[in-house]
Amino acid sequence: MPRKPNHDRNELIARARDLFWRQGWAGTSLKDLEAVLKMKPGSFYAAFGSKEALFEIALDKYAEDGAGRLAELVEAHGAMEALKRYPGLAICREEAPAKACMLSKTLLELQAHGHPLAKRASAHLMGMEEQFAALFAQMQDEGEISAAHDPKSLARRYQSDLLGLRVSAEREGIDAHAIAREIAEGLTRL
Amino acid sequence: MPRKPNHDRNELIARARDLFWRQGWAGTSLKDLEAVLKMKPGSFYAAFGSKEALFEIALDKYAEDGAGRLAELVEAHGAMEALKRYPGLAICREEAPAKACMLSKTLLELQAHGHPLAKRASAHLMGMEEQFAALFAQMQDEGEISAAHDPKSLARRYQSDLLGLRVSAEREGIDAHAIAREIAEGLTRL
DNA sequence: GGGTTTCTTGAGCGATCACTCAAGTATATA
DNA sequence: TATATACTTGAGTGATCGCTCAAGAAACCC
Repeated sequence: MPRKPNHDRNELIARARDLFWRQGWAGTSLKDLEAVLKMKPGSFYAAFGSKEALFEIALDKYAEDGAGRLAELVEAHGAMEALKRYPGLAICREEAPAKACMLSKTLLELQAHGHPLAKRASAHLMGMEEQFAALFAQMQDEGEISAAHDPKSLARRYQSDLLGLRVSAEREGIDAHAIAREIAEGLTRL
Repeated sequence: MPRKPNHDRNELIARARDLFWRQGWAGTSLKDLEAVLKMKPGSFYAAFGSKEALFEIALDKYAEDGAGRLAELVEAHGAMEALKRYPGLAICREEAPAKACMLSKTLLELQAHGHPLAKRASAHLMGMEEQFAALFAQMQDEGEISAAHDPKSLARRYQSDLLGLRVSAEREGIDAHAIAREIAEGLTRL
């Protein structure tokens, strides 16, 4: 009885995420979305409900994919090497629509108005930090780094450095890879 | 012959800067500005020309004040102590409308659309970095820190750490002062 | 093929956006 | 006091915002 949708929903979400990531919340109009998704308003609202609902889905996908990439790195190279490589990878993916982190961009743009999406971005940042903390704790358990510092403190600092790196990478005339190398190098001193 | 303006222009610019700083470019409507500046549209446009023109003035004031505060710190405590104190001060001023840096917020929000204000924010960031670099160079000349690293590299990293700190300070549940202390401590290892 | 169901279309909704301008008001000089 | 010169006012501009919905098109069942 039913008629199939013309588009692949996952692909649509990925394209929307890239647009939101690059242009931010207010910087992305429904006209922009209609153009990128090749959907008319009616289809858009039937599929996603609202601009805000789609942004939320896109934000979740962004966070999920980021966590997935880190997990893959850990799987392939172990915790220390993964944490060393992650900063460089975060700013070098040329298919990425922006260097800066979508979570921090969303937080900075919408936090002042108390927008729910800012809270969600904040929660995802906390999730990433817990993932980092778990890795630092694991490395301490295995004696790979000193147990002098609290894993949560290490994660907090690593996350902060990462956010700074990714803001810097957005600037022109800045050798962000040099910063990424320094962050990685800093891990060896633990 | 002429009639004096009702308001102090510098005070108006400061209030506009705080509002733009907190809410960003798109997040600040003319209605918001009219309320905060207590001006009707006609007066606003007679005084400033446009929303964009006022934002530019506010951004310049922000950068100028930031550079001034750093210079005062250097005057009072010397280069090293100033760089150590600056991160903590950047996130503790309770009268500030936001923890994050207005330059980076503007850059992240407007860069994707190639907006002139993003370029201006980027230029101001570069100005700050040069100020940092001059201080690092001065400390090397005076033998206060090792000459092993390029002052420009040190400034780039310091700036990146500062931007990360100030994004982190915007989050809830993060002890940003702990990060600030770690950044300051890192300077002693140079 | 007929009937049912879902998806797609696009004109158009009210609200808000940044902004304008003619008229009114207050302050200066003459 | 009369006049000139700002400055202030606020209704109203066209454009764009996110979004709706009635109508048409396409894919499934029998």
